[in-house]
Amino acid sequence: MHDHSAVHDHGACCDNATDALARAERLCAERDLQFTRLRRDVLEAVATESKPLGAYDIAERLSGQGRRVAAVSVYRALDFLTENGLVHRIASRNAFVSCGHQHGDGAGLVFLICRTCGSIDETTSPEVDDQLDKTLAKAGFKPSSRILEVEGECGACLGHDPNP
Amino acid sequence: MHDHSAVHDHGACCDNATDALARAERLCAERDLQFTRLRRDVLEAVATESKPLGAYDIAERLSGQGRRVAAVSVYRALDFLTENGLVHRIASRNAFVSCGHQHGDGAGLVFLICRTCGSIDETTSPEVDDQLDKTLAKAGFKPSSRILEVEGECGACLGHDPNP
DNA sequence: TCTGGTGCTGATACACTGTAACATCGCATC
DNA sequence: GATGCGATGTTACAGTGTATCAGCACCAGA
Repeated sequence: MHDHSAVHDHGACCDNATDALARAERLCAERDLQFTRLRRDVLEAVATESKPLGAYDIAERLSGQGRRVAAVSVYRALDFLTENGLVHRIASRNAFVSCGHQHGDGAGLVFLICRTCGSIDETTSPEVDDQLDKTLAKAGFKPSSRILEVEGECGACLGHDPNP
Repeated sequence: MHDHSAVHDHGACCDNATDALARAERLCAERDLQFTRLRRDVLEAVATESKPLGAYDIAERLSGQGRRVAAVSVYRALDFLTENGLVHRIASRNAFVSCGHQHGDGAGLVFLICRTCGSIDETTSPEVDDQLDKTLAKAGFKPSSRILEVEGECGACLGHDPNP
């Protein structure tokens, strides 16, 4: 689980996971939703990893010692978690990451995917959103959702890279 | 791309296809690449359809009357076409559309995916790119490629819609 | 002409991703 | 207890994408 290899400092992973779980628990209580064991475990698996995980990766991690979690169950849990903004799907990777922010309902996210270390960071940019809205309005297009994923090299890897 | 005014006039799609084929032929001649029958047929299939096509859809269309085109061949042709900017992959749909622009090497595209009619339009927005570059610079991230796909309702469908 | 190399295609197999359909279980409510 | 509902388990299957090897056309060079 924790192969914290030099590059990416993830002492934060554990905090990340506990934060995410706490936030999920609170949110489910507010909305009167069930935060079941499976959903908890799936969220924990995703949150303890800075890289995006595939549904089958998650199923494999949760299986073992008498427990068998089928991929289809993982998909259902992921559907629940994404619908409630606790997990995001990375379309370009067919994989999932836990949400690191408490942003208002998943709008306007930008995902930064590092080619070198595979980690994913998540930011928002109101300026990009504004410009995008203008562009869409000019095209007569009414948006309902969007994905914006950037691949490249993250700051940490650039720092280690001899030839940036 | 052409202006899909009013309903969705598909007289224009044929022109779209012939345009795309002509452009491909020219580009391959310039770069000294082979524009083979399979590549031509795959591009034609994608270009005559305003909706995104899956690789298996394309394989099915090209097969028949003694010819059998396996999906793996289609994938190879699609790889070639996307590398040369003649076709774009829509990550959120696992599907492909032909490129409607002669933009400089596929940078900065925005895909507008209509939920109602399924068509895909393609635009560019230097303003969005500028803001995105600033955001990435602030985050210390060096981008090498990006995808930006917006789902919603296109102008044509909004025009028909009683409640826009 | 032969020979070897290169690039494209055909074909099979396989891994990965995602969904449909049905059975079961736990739990709350009546 | 009976009923209904949501979550999970299970199996099967469809869709997406890659690996690998073999054959074929074509060109360059001996």
